[in-house]
Amino acid sequence: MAVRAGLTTTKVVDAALELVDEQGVEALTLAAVAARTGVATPSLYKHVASLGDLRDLVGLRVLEDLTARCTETVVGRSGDEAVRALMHAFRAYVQEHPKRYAAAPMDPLHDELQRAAGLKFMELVLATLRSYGLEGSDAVHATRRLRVIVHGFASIEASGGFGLPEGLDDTYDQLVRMYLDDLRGKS
Amino acid sequence: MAVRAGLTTTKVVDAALELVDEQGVEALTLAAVAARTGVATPSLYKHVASLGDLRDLVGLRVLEDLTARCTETVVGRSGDEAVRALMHAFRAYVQEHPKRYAAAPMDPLHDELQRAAGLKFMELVLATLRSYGLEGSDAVHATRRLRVIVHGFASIEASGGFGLPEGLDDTYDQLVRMYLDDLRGKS
DNA sequence: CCCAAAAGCTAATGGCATTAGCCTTCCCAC
DNA sequence: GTGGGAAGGCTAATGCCATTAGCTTTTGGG
Repeated sequence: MAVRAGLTTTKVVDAALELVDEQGVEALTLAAVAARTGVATPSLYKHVASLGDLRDLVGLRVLEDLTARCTETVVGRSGDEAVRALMHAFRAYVQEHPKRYAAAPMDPLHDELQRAAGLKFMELVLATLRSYGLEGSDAVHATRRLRVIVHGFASIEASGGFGLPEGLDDTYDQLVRMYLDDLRGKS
Repeated sequence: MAVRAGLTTTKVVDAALELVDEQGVEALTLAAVAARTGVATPSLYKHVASLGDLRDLVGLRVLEDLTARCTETVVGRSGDEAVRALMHAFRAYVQEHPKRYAAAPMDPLHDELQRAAGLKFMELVLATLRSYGLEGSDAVHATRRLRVIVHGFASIEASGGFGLPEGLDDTYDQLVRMYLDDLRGKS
């Protein structure tokens, strides 16, 4: 031990995310992260509480990253254009990091650690829908419908679940249009 | 060993599915299945090739079961009513076995073992959509859109991903209506 | 310059999957 | 009926991984 490795929780999560991107969530193991960061496995416990904790931290990171990406894309736009931008940014992020998406938490609101990030994404969607003047539960339903579409498509695409890759862009465009037509039709 | 346990691959999968229903996919372990079937762990290898193989078999079972359930519900109906029935049957199945759905394969067409079952489900959807007279790729896109909606909603609901459970029936009804409106609008 | 907290390490434990090799049950051909 | 081989089970052994305990070393602030 001439010198310390200088790990931090952030660096551990960085390495974990690299691993996930390269080999998928099932390859996320403390032993692999330790090897990648040049440290013995038990040393990681100085930075994360357990493998489960690391998984949560990776999930949080992905959710925050995705939200940031979507936010960037939406700002400065409104109405249909904003919704389209949000939905396409979501898909683009997942396309760029297909393995990663499986690490994103599906129920962030029920996890103390991830709740804030989950609310942030939800508020982004609500803000994006603001100009449609939805009242009360209508806004909730519209948010859920959007989430169902983006998550449904992204999760299937990321796992290679569509039989043929042909025409996937068209399919997604149709879903976006369908969502918008519906939104306009019932406003 | 007075008498044999009389296991078969089917019984092993039955036990595995029970385990998944009760404790979730992450609890599916050869050790747990062995305990439940009253056998030593290595004995399971006489019936399944590996844990991965068992997971595939469980996934196959779920897909077949789900397809059977949807098929029963759709027969005898046509048009919008058939589509509504299919989508609601899918959701109902997943609601009845929430943990199980996480074991269903997302890309059945790319697995030799599961391919036939995947095609069967796809053909059910195509048959259900037949009366809309979709040609060529339009039928493919319509199938994908339906899948995105049912899978997206079911996976989020099954994992408790919707913050509040209130009004979920309404949200789903809206999604079904949105899908049908879109289908009619572009026929 | 000292010393306590932080960051690493090694050793040990226990769960799980998997393989090898052995024993017993069953059933079918004779 | 019966004998023998295949099928179904078992124990023992290996190896990977997570986790805990307890020790050593580095480091940064007083």
